Amino acid sequence: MNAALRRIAHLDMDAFYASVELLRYPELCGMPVVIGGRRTLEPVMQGDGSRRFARLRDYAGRGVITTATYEARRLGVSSGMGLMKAARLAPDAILLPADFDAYRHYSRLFKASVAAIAPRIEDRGIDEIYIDLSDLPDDTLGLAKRIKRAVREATGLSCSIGVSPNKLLSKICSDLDKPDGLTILGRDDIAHRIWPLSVRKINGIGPKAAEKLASLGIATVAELAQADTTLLQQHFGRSFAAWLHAAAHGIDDRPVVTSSEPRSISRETTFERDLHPVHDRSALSEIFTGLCVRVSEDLQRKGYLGRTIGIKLRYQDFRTVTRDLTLPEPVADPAAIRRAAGECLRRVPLDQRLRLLGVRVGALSPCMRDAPGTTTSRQGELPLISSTG
DNA sequence: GCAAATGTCGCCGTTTGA
DNA sequence: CGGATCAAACGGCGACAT
Repeated sequence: MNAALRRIAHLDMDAFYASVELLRYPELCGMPVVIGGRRTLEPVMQGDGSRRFARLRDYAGRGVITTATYEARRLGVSSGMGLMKAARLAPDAILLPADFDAYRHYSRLFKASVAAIAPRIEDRGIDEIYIDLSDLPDDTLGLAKRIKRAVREATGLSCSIGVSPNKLLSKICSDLDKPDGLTILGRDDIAHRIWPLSVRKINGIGPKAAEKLASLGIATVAELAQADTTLLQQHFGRSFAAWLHAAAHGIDDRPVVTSSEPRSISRETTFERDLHPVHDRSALSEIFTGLCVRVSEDLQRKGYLGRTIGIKLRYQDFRTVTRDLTLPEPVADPAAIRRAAGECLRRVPLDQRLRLLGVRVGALSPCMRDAPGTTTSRQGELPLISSTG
């Protein structure tokens, strides 16, 4: 329709998990706080009515930082960093466990508040969305300000918004003025505002591609925009090279996708210590079955069957392997998943200690479920080929 | 002795069926 | 009958994202 003059917003909640925690523990405002760790201790109430919080220095384990407040980031820690490493940089920073139920709650609140103003929303995870403003009558700046106010009123949280003619540019510019930012970018601003940035700011250029570009003397978007297309093609292939070139020129025609179905559902876990396939066989087996049960529960809760069962292993040396198996019929029950996952497991070398195990179900099809509470089950009606021998 | 959990997508080699 | 070929499915893997 209006493909030529779209107005696309990208909204990103500021330090989302940490900010939600600060609503609960306002006394932490202004302090370096990080979220992460599986067995991080909840704060405990003390005799004088104040709370005692865990510090990064108290942490032992293999967790990573999920979110850090801006105060913590100033001390050099950032999301994805191992907590043990972060503890060396900021031992006094407060450490809180993640509370996904709370984050999901606030996620729903902020998305609903945006939807009341602009309903064409693409979900991009728990803390960000794209919004297609094209068909709304209002002026862009007024709209963006209204959305920011609505989010704050609904949640008490701040967000950053970028608005531009497409998703690529909006994603970049929502980040330009964080936190509590608002950046509106037109085609004429690309050279001035986008080209000086690192190619890493382009969503889709990760560490590998950036490294390869660097080796070609390309570090900024401007350099990428100017790069010889033949050279790019030689190193990245036709399709990726064309995309790189378009991206550097701010060209992106992807629509805002307002609904989608999941492609796979998975569960994985990193062990507290690396487990030996033989010595820790029973522990591994229990974990493995537990993952299958949890994936099965997820499938049934969400109303899906899956036909492709897969496993993921991470070895002591951090190498990762996957195996999968496609069944003749989609399944959701834990036994069928466990059986197929077990078959996958036999195809993988087990000569080294393991650090992680995961189970995934893909090739999903929706399944009509009975109302919760009924016990009707079709599982087991058809005898499955059993190769447990 | 650093490196979570969950999910999507694209590419490539192989298999399979026509 | 053998070969060429083509598409679709599958399986593995890597890159990237939040």
